[in-house]
Amino acid sequence: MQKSRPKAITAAEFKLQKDSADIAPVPVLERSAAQRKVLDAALKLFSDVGYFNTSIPDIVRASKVSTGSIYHHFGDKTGIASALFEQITGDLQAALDDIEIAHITTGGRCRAIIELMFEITERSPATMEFMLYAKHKEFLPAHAPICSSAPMTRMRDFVALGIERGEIRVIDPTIAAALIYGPAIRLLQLRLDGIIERPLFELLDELWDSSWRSLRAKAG
Amino acid sequence: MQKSRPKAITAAEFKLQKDSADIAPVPVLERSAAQRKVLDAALKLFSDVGYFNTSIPDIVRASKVSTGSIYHHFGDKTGIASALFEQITGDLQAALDDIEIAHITTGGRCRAIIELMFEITERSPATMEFMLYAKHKEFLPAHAPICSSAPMTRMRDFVALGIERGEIRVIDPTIAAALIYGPAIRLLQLRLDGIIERPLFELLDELWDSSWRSLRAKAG
DNA sequence: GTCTATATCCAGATAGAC
DNA sequence: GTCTATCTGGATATAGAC
Repeated sequence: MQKSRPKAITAAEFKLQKDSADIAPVPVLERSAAQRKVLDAALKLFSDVGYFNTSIPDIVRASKVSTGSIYHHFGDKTGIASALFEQITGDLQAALDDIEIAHITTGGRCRAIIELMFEITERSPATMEFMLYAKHKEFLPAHAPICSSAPMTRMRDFVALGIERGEIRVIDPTIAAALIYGPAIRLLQLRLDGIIERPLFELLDELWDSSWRSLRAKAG
Repeated sequence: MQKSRPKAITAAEFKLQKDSADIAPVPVLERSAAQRKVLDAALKLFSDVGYFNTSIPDIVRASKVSTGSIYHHFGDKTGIASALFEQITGDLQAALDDIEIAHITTGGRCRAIIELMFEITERSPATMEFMLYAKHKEFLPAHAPICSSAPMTRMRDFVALGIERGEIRVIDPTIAAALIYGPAIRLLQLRLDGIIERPLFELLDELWDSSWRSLRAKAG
């Protein structure tokens, strides 16, 4: 079972890369070196074998941080998942802020969001897998479903605004959001599952043309 | 955390309902009463709290079948998940057969498939959840990823055929399939997560018009 | 804050009578 | 085929020195 998918980068690296582009970074979750080691190892393990197939001893081995330290920092095992969740959704929020500023049209924003999702998938599949498959009911009892998380509602809000503004034709906003993001999410799942072998970027233009064609108000 | 979603029917009932419409049913996985009780209980528990949060003693309590009998029939815990997987994908295959016969046009077939997915979601959310979230890596090691399962490839084949036939405009078949099924799957996930409160059927026409509009070759 | 050693519990799985 | 009683390993989590 060889994986021919791109080498994962860690959540920490993904965040770093983002920050380096910022002039005045938003107050960010500060993490000690040990905490980062644990989160990096955990993200990789959760992605490779799943949350429940990952034991604390596994994380101890992979992170080279002791059991005691892990419990000191994260309280319990779900604390690790929570910390990852907050890290990732926080980064995503920041990225959406950037997109909102950099693009004024709804079409531009939605396309940039899809590009962002593709980019995360290619650069850090483990991060995308965590977002897609983080089942609140199973190991994030303190959190709402990922579909109602801040970044997701934000994405829907962009679409709803586009309808108000008349950039998108009159249509149920929920359906519009599904038409915009649904195909992209589907492709990215197929990519993560190894069904698609090409980098997602190669599919972006054709995907976007078709998605947007069915929704834009007139010419756009 | 009140769930206002439709009452679940069991996989067994879903299959039964299907069979009752058949004249000459395909050879089907025969299951004893005890086996059905176990599978019904397990499907519900897996959906409610997740596979890993469900213990064998939980299933014993819910199914009123003893530990010994469960192991006798299913070998081990993954055997229960496997049996569910085969049951559900088998039923789905049969339903796709019916659709292939009942509809000749690609548009008709794809629309019927989406309708089927919506119907399963409404009638047996647990079944749909199992299909969507059954992570082969985590608890179905013997199975390929769900995306490459027979029903899923079949769905993509319908689309590819539509392109060959000239019913769908010339476009990458993978993208075409994502454009057709992606929005529907997205809506159904939102429904399962409680974000959408209306039955999916009410969204079908508007969804389909938009999806198909971006793909049909000319007028359709 | 970090570590090792250890306690406790309960999961998955088996044995063997009926 | 079904059941009860039981084994055993390894998981989460803690204690307490440094």
